[in-house]
Amino acid sequence: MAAMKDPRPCSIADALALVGEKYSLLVLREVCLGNGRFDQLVRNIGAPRDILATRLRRLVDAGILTKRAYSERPQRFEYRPTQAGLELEPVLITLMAWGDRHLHADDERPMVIEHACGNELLPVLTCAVCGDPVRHEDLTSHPQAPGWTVRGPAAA
Amino acid sequence: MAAMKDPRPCSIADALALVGEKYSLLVLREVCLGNGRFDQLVRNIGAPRDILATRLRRLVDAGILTKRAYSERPQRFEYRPTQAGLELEPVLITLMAWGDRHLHADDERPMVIEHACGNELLPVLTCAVCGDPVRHEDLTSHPQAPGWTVRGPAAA
DNA sequence: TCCATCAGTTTGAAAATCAAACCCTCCTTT
DNA sequence: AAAGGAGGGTTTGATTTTCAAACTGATGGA
Repeated sequence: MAAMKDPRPCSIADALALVGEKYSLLVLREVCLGNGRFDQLVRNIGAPRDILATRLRRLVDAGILTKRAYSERPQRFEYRPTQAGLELEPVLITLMAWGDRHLHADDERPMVIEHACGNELLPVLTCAVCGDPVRHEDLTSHPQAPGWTVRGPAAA
Repeated sequence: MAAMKDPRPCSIADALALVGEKYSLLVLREVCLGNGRFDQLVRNIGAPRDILATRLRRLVDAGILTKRAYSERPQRFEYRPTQAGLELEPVLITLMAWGDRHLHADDERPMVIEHACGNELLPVLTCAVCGDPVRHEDLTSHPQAPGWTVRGPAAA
């Protein structure tokens, strides 16, 4: 008998509560590229400075970024991804691949990523156990939260 | 001599312009689970009905969802992912895996996905060419847009 | 001394979000 | 026939966010 409107418990929603606000993932993009200074972020992302400051605080609080001084006198700061932040990079790469595929012609892609194997990175999500690419038809979802089915809240 | 503030051209930003608004990826989660009806979406996502209607229009316009009648008389509709929409599923799965890893204890994960290989899905992003897992240190970014370097706008 | 850089904060106006109520069509029950 | 009820939204008015631009404050250079 909790609330009248509780959404499906879900790690996607939980993750988006931390990084789903406007600009947050672009901040992560920039810090993963090595651009962790405030003015760089403002320029490269195009976000209002106050919003950016709010996002940075939130990402630091969430343990996704750290703030370190790269100079005392004058005090100057730089944001860097934590391990948890770096582990969000696959989300960025997957989004980028999708945007490249669906939003751009092949010869007008804004950025190309090169992989250490020497080729352009073509990312594929795979199952770590069997190694196969993850396809929609091969998945079955099992809600674990009591009172929830794959369709929605159980009973009524 | 365009604008004074143009952000980095980037497929991540382009993709997020379509699916980065609040609730959009949760809509996609539900339609991928097979829950495409308006009231299901409202219940399972917990979004205001008007916002949801706006998001659905936008996602249909973007070619990520389709709206189909599952009943004439009374007219009733259902949203389904297009091919492009389905291709965003890896983004959701990767976000979910991150949330599971960083936001929950192993035994309180809200949902478990089973893969056709018989095991619980543990997704890994890999390079399609060499098959290796994608690690941050193995990547090199090459901006293609004129006037842009990995650090930011070229020159000044 | 005057100007510039960096890392933000402040301000006030414009836009988006929210919960709740409402609407319309059809269907079922009484 | 009347009264619900479900589905798929729209409308309303109050609350939050976002935004661009201006400002701050410390430091360093010309």
